Amino acid sequence: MNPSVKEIAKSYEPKDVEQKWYSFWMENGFFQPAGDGKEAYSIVIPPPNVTGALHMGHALNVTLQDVLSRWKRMKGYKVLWIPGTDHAGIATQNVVERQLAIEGLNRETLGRDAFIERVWQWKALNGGQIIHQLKKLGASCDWSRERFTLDEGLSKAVVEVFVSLFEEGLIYRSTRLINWCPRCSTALSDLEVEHEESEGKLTYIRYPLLDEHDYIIVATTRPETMLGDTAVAVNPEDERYKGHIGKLLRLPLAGRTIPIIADKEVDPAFGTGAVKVTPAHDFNDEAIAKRQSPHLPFIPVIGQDGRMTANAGNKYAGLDRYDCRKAVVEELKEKGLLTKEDKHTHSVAHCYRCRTAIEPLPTAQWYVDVESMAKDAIDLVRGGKINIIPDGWKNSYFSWMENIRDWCISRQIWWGHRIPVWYCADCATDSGVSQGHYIHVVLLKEINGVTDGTYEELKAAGCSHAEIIANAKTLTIGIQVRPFSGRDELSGCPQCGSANIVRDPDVLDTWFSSALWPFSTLGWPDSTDDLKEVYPTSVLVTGFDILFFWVARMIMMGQKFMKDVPFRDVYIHALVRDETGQKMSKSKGNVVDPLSIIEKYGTDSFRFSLAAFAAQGRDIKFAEERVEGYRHFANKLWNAARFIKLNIDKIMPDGIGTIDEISKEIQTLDAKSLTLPDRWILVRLLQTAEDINKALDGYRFNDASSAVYQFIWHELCDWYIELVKTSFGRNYPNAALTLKCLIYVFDNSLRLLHPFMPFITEELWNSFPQNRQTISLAPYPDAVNLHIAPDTYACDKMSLVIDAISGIRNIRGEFNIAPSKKLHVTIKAAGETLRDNFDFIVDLAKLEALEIGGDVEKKPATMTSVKTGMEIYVSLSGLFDVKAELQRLGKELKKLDTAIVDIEGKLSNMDYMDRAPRAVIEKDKLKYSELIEKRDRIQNNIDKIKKLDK
RNA sequence: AGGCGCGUAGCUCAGUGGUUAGAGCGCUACCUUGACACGGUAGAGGUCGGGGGUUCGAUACCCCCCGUGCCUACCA
Repeated sequence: MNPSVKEIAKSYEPKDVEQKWYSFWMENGFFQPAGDGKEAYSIVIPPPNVTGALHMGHALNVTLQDVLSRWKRMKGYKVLWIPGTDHAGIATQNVVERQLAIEGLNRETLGRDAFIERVWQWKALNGGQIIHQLKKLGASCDWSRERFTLDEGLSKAVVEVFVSLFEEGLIYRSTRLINWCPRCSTALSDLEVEHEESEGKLTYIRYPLLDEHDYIIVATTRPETMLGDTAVAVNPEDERYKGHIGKLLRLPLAGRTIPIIADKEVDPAFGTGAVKVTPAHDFNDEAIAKRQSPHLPFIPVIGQDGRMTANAGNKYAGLDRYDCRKAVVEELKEKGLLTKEDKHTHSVAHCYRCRTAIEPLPTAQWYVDVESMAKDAIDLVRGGKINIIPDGWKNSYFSWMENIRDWCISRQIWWGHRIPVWYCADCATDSGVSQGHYIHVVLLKEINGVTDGTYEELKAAGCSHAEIIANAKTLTIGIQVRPFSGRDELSGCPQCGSANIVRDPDVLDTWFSSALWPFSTLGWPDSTDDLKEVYPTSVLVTGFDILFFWVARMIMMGQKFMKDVPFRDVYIHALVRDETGQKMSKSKGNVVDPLSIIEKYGTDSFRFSLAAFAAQGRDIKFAEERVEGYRHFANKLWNAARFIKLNIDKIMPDGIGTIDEISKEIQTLDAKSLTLPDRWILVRLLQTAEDINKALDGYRFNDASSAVYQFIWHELCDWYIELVKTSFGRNYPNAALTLKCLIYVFDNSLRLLHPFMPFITEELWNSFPQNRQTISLAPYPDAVNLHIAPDTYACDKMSLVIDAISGIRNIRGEFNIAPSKKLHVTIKAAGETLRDNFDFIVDLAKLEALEIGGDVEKKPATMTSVKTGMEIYVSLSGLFDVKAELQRLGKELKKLDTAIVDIEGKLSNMDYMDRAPRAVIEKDKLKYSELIEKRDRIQNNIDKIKKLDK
């Protein structure tokens, strides 16, 4: 038994090795950046939601980043891959509120501080799940730098950015329509709503004119909003209504008097050409209202809870908006004002977190003025400071950025970064009114006989400032109230010094903190070594679904605050869909759980599949059979290692030294001391390494993975290992050298594969006597460090040998001759190559006798294979079938003829000869003569058979 | 409505202005050969969605059509 090589099992069992090596990597800190002075390579992970569980999208995303990180680490870069999670404001709050509901509690009864405490508890208990799952994938992140968007440091960055932008006037407060989710009870940004086609009705309603016996019919998809109508608009060019403009209508049900107005955006072709205008509940109508002079009034009839307000009238107040719709339609029918209802599909906005239909509501919110930042961000991509790969996504990026609207960043929830803004209740507004008059408070409980009212009113009722603040369930700050922003907690009004200040109750959009991720994770706003060394990061790997949500905003914030891009490359990968191309979703029930795939096939096979699927610019249809295929690949590799070990024991039982020694020997020896297959496989290794490096350089993960697969299975295993059996079995004098060559190639194959399949490669690599601790820090093979000459001579000669073997196998296969039947073969070929490699041909083609010569003759009852530079005759006395053989050769002849006709057509075309490049013509001429020659030889053989075997 | 992408072997997908158009899986035949049946050898299978155009030459470039998927949008 060889003392230096470990025994291994017959087939690969992932579970036995994965946990072991991951712990080993972690314990030794291999994932922490090392090597001062080396070029840095850095990635920040797109932080998954802390509430998240690993899904296919994460798995793909993380696998690709890990492939890059491991590859660069092996290439000698100082790699830093920063992991972390984001606090996912709405999602997390929803999760905890659901938990509270089970206990019969809600966040209001708990109070703000206690609720937040509760969320932190939840996070401590459950927030580690996704991180644990990333580790299962083998992610080589530097876990010692794991970050969370609500960490102290990151929060400091958020405050700094908010206050700077506020001071610069780029963050402002404004009242306008926003997307409101009645279920989550918060504002949402434009990006956080999803539009869905849905089947609705277009309801036609008669609005009578005030002073005439006439009416106008309007069409609407939301009849309930008519209670808030403040006008009916028509197109000024519309002949039907021109005479009505300026007249007054009696709004049905509400009884209000509203005008008929003109607005050029009204489409005369839609509905009746007359639009009811509800400025408080429709973005279009808001725009119409604001184009009028004076502006049309806003009458909100739906409240933040999705129920009708007092403005809707006694009959409807308190009704849910959808119940109200039914009731309104009912009443209109009764009154004969509903003229018809048509089926109508239209797109409805939904909350991306809870799928509830969005209600546009006028509220005061905080906005970021993004115009100038967006302009810079466009220039950075246009000027090539940031590469988006594949670059088809640039267009989406540009079109979004060019039409960007100000970003609503305030959210009416508790879990998140609280807006660093305070308001003084005692100062006066510009019009001299006490600001406290505009601060409305709803109390948790009755105090001094009141439950809600303005700050002033509560004060008048005898409530103290401290009581008001401590018991406030909701605080609504009027737009008239002057905001003060501060990096530190304010204790008094900066203007009047009053201690009666209230903090803005809202928190920031989670994406606000995510936008800072590339530098907040590195310690900003402090000036840290990490920032100096690692910013800008090298690449951002992400899915296109968050190109706007996140990537665009990171670019804006990075440029604004770091005066430099956050990353040089953005690699946008596909979405993982199910086998039929459907988006995976829980509601469809077609979700494939990555962990169950890992359980079944092992992490390496899963990762390899994802990399192999990751062709640029196309979605991934996830097919489990592919994973199974790559598990077979892992097993193949495993068994190649077993083969090598068995032969080490046989050929070099006293030890092989170390891999470094073997490598040095192979790299420095004279090629002439090697067999032809040895020389050939070394060149193929070199070419494969070059292909893989090139592919990874261009983020072509599928090309890289297929190159390594192809090489290991179809060249190393199918050919080289079969060939070395000859050297070993026949005890060639240089068998030991061949073995070392095999070990060298295998060692480098493991390295090439390691970024894709980290576990099995580490396991196998360590079963050889290595000079290093881990393959993850072994140099990645490339043209420089392999020290292999581009031996084209060996490649040419080897293809002759392969042709000879394939030719014989082909005949054997087509006639179903069992491998156990040894054949007699004659090869007519000039030159020494085949003779020099006689044994290889005999063994791989399974021959009993082989004769090679430049002038050997074809014997009767032999099958023929015509190859470039040789003719192969296989003796098959007894089994030989003249008819079958003539048929086979005839088929071959026909195939050649087709090709010849094709090429003849080209060569006889004067236009082609005139205009095609010389090199192409030369190539065709050469091909032509080869085809002709081959055809003649086949014809010749057919003639011989006819003569000899008649 | 606008924009983007896709349509290549039974399935999932690569690919390129000149190749006899490729891979994996599946299929067929033969093979329990001493690394591996999670294997080996051989094979069948494609007028590259349809129609025009550019070109000496198109699966590839342009236009139209059909099918399909996605993104964006203030379709009352």
